[in-house]
Amino acid sequence: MSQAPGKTAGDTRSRILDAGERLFMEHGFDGTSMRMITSQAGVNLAAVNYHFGTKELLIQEVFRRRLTHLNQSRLAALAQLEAEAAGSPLKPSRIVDAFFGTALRMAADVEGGGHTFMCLLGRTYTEPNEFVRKFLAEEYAECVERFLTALYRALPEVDRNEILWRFHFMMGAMSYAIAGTDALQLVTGKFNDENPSRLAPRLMSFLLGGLRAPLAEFSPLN
Amino acid sequence: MSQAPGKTAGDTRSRILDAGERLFMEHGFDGTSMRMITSQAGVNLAAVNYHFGTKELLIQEVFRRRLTHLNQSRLAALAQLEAEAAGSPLKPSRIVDAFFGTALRMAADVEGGGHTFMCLLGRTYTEPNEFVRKFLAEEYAECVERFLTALYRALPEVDRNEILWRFHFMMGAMSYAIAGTDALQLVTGKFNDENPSRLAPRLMSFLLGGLRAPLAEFSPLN
DNA sequence: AAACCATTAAAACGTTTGTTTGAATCATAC
DNA sequence: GTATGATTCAAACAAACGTTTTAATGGTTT
Repeated sequence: MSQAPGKTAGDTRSRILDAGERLFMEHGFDGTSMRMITSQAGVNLAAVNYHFGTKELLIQEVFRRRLTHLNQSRLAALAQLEAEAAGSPLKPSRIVDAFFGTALRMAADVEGGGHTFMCLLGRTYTEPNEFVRKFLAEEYAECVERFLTALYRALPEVDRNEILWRFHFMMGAMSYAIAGTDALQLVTGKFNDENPSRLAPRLMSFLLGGLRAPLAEFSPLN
Repeated sequence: MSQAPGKTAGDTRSRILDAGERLFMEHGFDGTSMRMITSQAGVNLAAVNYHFGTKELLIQEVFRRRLTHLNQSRLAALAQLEAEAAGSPLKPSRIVDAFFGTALRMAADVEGGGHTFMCLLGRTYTEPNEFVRKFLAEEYAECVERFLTALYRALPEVDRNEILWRFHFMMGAMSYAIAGTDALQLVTGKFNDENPSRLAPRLMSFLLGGLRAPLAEFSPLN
């Protein structure tokens, strides 16, 4: 519908990947059928199996196509931080920005498909399908370990379990902020009152506030 | 498997609801079939349609069974806060506890099924299925509005959009903390080094830190 | 022109899906 | 005991699922 009906500039493979990315984001893995994908991509039904083998291998390729690049960008940002610091300890806020800010900048790219992909990724963190989760964990392993190590060094006085938990909380807040169509979004009218580009600074200040919160307080003042 | 094979104490309806709750949590809505539910519940295949009509009405009842009670508890906690305050402004931390703490206490009830349900609920916030989302939004509408109003009053100097966003972020962090099987959980070995009951204080301090974070900072110190 | 390989096309494969049917079974009321 | 209404049961339904098959097409190389 978006391309010329006959021959297309982009080849069949990338058209399938684009259609799959969008449909998996909208309807989930089990909720998206092969026929939905091929009809949206404007290709024959058998094309998915021909080019990717199975439905599982297709979604695997949908993720790998962008996730590899995202995590490389994150690691590059962290490496640059470490190079600039030249041995002196890193600011936690810089580490957080290297990880979450990089993802948010990808999510800000609407036309290039980065936004769609980040929505898909955020939803997939709670995706029940076990095969998808295992694949994601492998793809993330190195990057997460490097960032955790950096945070441990930047905050030597904080218990490592606490850092781990707060990283977990930050992942949730970000995924949700991008992908979540939750009660709030539906009840209050989908945040249409503001420029969506303001999400990044809002979220970053929230994340840093949570990261720096005093430990183990429960019934505090304020 | 858990009950006597023949006649059961709990009636068919509740056995189906319990099985559905667990399976929807584990495999999602589209990933759970009627046959999975009925065989796990130990009832005939036609029992679901007989007692609930359709699969969609079943999951609707799975949610309503517990969600109504959860939101009533939240509203009751808020009402008690307002009664105790007797006109004076409420502490934001108390409001946050009335909303998120109540949910966390439900999630701590493992044997009664509260934990399973909270996992299901957290995952459903990013559930693509549109029908499920619409139902959840209606079920949540009143409770969310009441709590937002309370937060607006408690923080009159803060921009309301900012409060709305931070409520959104807090929802994400909590849902994720309970339901998320993300990269972290899989990479680092599922947080098995600590008593899971410590989740609540950890999360509450993180949420309050984020809520109180200075506004619109982006490249701050620390 | 002929041969070759990669790609596309239409059709069918066997399963599984949610749902419905009609008879069998049960408890209770008459 | 017999009738009644609710529930359970085995069986079947059409539709949709992921995948495979076989032939047709297109471009490139001999």
